[in-house]
Amino acid sequence: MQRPFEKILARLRAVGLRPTRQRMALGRLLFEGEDCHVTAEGLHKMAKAAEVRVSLATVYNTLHQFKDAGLLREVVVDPGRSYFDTNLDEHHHFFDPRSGELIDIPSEHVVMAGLPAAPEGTRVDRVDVVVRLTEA
Amino acid sequence: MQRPFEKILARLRAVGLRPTRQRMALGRLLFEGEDCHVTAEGLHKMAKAAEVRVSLATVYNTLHQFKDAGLLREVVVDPGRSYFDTNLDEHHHFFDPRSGELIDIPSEHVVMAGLPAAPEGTRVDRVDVVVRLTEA
DNA sequence: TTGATGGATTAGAACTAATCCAAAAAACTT
DNA sequence: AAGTTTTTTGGATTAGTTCTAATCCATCAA
Repeated sequence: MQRPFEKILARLRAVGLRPTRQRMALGRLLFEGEDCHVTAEGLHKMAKAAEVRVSLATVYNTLHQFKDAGLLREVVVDPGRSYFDTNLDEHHHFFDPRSGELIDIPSEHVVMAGLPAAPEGTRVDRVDVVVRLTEA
Repeated sequence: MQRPFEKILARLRAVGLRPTRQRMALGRLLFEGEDCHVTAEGLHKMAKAAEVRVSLATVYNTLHQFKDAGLLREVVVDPGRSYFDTNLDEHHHFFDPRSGELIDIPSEHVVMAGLPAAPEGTRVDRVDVVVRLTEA
């Protein structure tokens, strides 16, 4: 790609977020390359490794802004840390608590049926399936 | 029941936990009556309301010991708080983030199929399904 | 019983992930 | 470039949880 910033730039513009240096850099780390799962701490380390100077507070702000803008999904698997997922397709996860690693399960072939209706006054926001792994 | 302590006592003995005053009291709050979902903070308040003097540290210890002993299940729905569930049957949950309330979904009629095999070197510990609710 | 022993409880300190804050910097507008 | 608004930042703060070290108590042996 001749102008590697273009894609991220367009993405930020599309959701109405100013393309600041930090958001561009974090956006590139998140969205260039394969789908990925990150924690705030993890992304902060990635940024550091990539020689991008960003404060942890900004990493948190950015992750939440991206999530609110629909660029990321938050995945709850661990009481005590939040994971963010760049894969926006409907899908589920393997979670290995030993490594803290998340692995996507495409929902293509997964079938779920028989869930009861949502209680009065509520509707289903989404269904999260987490397959917890353990040793061997 | 003539001796309301007997049941809890037997339960603690069965898993090799000493029947201390605190464990007995918390056990009664958890296991007498309907299935329930509690947070550490919540159980601590329940204990206070029931005139049982227990420190928060002991509530945490006890919840984890009960979990490790298989008397409770931990449910991860909220980054930042742990819920414990007295219902040990295979089942799933509705979660309403507004109220923080968990509702059991008996897994009887829920069918799930098509999950891929666990990655090399791991096996499935369990499958958690959380149906996240939102406003009407 | 009584005393010894090792697990259990406690208050408070420490820790971790996350959020808040006020000041400084950067991005837009004109 | 000047002025306005948004963003970033480091440090302080918070919430939930775990740790620590002193004390307490359930159990067991005598």
